[in-house]
Amino acid sequence: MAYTQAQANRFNSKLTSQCQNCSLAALCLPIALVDEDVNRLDQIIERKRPLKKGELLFRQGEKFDSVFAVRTGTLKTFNLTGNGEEQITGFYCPSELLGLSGIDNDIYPVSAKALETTTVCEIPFSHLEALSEQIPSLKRQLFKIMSRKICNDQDMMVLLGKKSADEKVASFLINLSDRFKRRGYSATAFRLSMSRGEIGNYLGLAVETVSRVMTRFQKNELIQVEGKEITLINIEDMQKLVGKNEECDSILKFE
Amino acid sequence: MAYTQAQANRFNSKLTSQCQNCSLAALCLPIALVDEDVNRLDQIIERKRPLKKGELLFRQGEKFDSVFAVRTGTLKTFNLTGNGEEQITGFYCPSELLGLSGIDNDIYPVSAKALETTTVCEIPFSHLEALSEQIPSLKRQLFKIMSRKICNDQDMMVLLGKKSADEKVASFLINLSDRFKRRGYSATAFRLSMSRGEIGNYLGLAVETVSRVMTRFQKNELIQVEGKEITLINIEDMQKLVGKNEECDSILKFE
DNA sequence: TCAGTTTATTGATTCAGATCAGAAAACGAC
DNA sequence: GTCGTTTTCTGATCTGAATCAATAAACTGA
Repeated sequence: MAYTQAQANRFNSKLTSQCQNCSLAALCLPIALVDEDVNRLDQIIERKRPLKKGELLFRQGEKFDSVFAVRTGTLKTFNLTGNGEEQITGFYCPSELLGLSGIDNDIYPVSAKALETTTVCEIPFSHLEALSEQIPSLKRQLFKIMSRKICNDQDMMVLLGKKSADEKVASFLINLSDRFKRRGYSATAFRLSMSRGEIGNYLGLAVETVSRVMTRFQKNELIQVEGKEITLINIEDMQKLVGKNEECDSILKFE
Repeated sequence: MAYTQAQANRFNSKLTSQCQNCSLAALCLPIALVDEDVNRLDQIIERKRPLKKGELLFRQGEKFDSVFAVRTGTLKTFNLTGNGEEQITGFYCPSELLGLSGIDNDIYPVSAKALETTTVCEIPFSHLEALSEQIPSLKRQLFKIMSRKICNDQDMMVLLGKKSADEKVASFLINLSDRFKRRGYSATAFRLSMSRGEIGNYLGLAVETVSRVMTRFQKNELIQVEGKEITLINIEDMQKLVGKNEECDSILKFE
C-alpha cells in the first residue's frame, strides 16, 4: 500500500495549487495520497463562513461531530473552571487541527473562540472515520496527529510544572516562531493575535509577569516588542534560556 | 456494526474469567466485541516477563513498536531534561495503556520504569493497527483512548498551571482513588506505589511541600497517612478543595 | 473626533512554596 | 539482628511571582 514519490509530489503540488486545501494540508502533509484519495477527502470537507473576533466555533459540552482545520486567523480553546473563570488550553494557527479531544465522550470538553477574523474547514468526524477505513495511510495519519498532540501536551505539562516565568515566555515565543516558520512565514517577525492576559492565562502566569518578562527580554536585546508585533532578535540565546535539550528538541511542538 | 447487549455481556464475562486479559480490558472494556474478535485480539498480545522495581520497560529515544497494558504493579513515564534531572509525565496502574505517545515519531519520547514488581502485556502496534482495520469498533476505540488521553493531559495542564499545592495533592489523591475504584478496589484505602519525591516531581512541587500538605490533610482529618498507606476519610471535603466543577467532572481522569 | 473601555506597563508589597538544614523513620543488604 | 542508605518529616529562611495600585497606551463605537 505504499505510494511512490511521484505520487507524493503530485499530491503536494495539487495541495499548494489549491488554496482552499489548507485543511487537507493539516491532515495529510506528511503522507502521500493518490489524487483520487485527495479528491475523496476534499469532498467531505466543508468550508464554513468566517468567524468574527470573539465568536465561538464550538462550545464546551456541545455534541461533538467534527474536527476543524484552521485556514486563516487564530483560535483559542478554553474551559470554564468551577468559579467561572476561563482556562486557556491551546492556541490554533492556520493549518492546525482542533476538536480532537471531543472524540472521547462525543462532547467537546472545551470551547473554541476566534481571536480575530478566522476561517476554518469543518471535517465531520464520522465521514473522516469512514474514509480512514478506505485509505489506510489516512488512518495511520490520524493516529500520528493524535499521538503528536499527546507529546505536545506532555511537553506543556513539563513547562507548566517546572519552568520559570522567563522560560515559559521564551518557550511560548519560540514555539510560535516554529509554527509560523513551518507555514512558510517569517520565523523572526510576527504578530501575537492573543493578548498578554491570554498568554499569561495559558502559561500559568499573571498578566503583569508576562509584561515584565517581555520588557526585560527587550532590554536584554533578545526580542523587539511593539505592541503585538514581536521580532526575535537573538533566537540562540532564547533557546539557551528555555534549556531545550538535544535529543528531544520539542518543547512545545506544533499541534 | 452494532453489537448486542448479549454479546457485550458474553465479552465481559469472558474478560473477567480470563485473568490474563487485563490488557484486553484496557483496550476494549467500554466496547462490545464478538468472541471471535476477542480471540483475534488476544492472539496478538504477548505477555512479558515481570519487571523488577526500577527496571525500564522502554527507553526515551528507542524505536517505538508496541503499546503496553499494565497487568499488575505500577509504572512511571518520564523524560530527562537538558540538565539531566527527570521529569515524570505519568503513572500507570493495572488496566491502563502506555506508549501511545510513541506513534508520532516512531520513537518513544519518554522512558517507562517499574515502581514495583510489574507485569505488562505487549501489544505490537502494527498488529493492532492491522486488526483495527478488520474490527471497526476497535479502531474507534483506539481513537477514543487517545482522545481521552488528550483530555486528561489538558486537565493536568490546568492543574499544573493554576492550582495551589493543596489542590494539586488533593486532585492527585482523588484521581488515584477513582482509578482504584474503577478497577474494583477500595476507593478510600490504598497504597501509594510512588515516593513523595515522585509525587512532587509529577505535580510540580518540592518533596517537602508534598509532605507538609499531606500532614496538614491528616491534621484536618481529610486523610489518614501511614507511610505509603493512605485512607481517604472525607472525600467530599477533598473534592470541594479541588474545586471540581459539575459538568466537567474530570480533573485528572483515568488514562 | 472624542469619551469610554479595554489592554499594557511599571512600581510597591505580600505570600505561597522553594530551598536550606537537621532529625527521625523506613528500607535493604549482609 | 546491625550498619548504611534512602526516604520522610519538620522547622527556619528566602525568593519568584502574585497581588495591589496607579498610570499610560491602544482600541471601540457613536
